[in-house]
Amino acid sequence: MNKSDILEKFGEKIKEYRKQKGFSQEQLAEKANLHRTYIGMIERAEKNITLLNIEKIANALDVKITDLINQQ
Amino acid sequence: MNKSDILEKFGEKIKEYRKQKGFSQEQLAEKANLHRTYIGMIERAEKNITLLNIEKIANALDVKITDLINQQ
DNA sequence: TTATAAACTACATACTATAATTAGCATATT
DNA sequence: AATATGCTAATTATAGTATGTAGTTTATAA
Repeated sequence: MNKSDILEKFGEKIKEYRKQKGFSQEQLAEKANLHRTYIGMIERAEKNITLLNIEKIANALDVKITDLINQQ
Repeated sequence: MNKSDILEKFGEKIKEYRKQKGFSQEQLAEKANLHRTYIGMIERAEKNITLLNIEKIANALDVKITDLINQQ
């Protein structure tokens, strides 16, 4: 995976909201029912996340999916 | 893959915008640099699409990603 | 201050599940 | 007829899971 702009922005948003809520990667992973290291990979834009997992993370962070995707 | 709500809504949106622009699945596939049958699978919610392909399709349809994801 | 322990994160694998690509044929629509 | 879509199935690429280790940060004790 070579990092793309959209994945990097997405990762930054996850990290931003996660910190804002005071969660560790591990805590977020548990809430989203995903693995700890996977959350790290997403934040570092190392994985091309699928829509179902985007939904899981958005729910865990209690934000809308559209909040995680910045455009224009 | 058992179909989920979010994937079904996403597929419907793709189809809706595609028709609105007067594209066939094949034409959209070509614009997005994806395969014809894959577009069909997405519209039928048979695949859990990744963020990079969501971006490709949004660009091909000339809409924002957030236009393809309806929430509340 | 210094050191040291604890929690957190980065990163390197390796493995498993499944997304993505493709071809072929059937059915539908015009 | 021609064009478009549905659907099966098989293969390849990669997303997702997991373990272990090293480095970082943060709090607390000395």
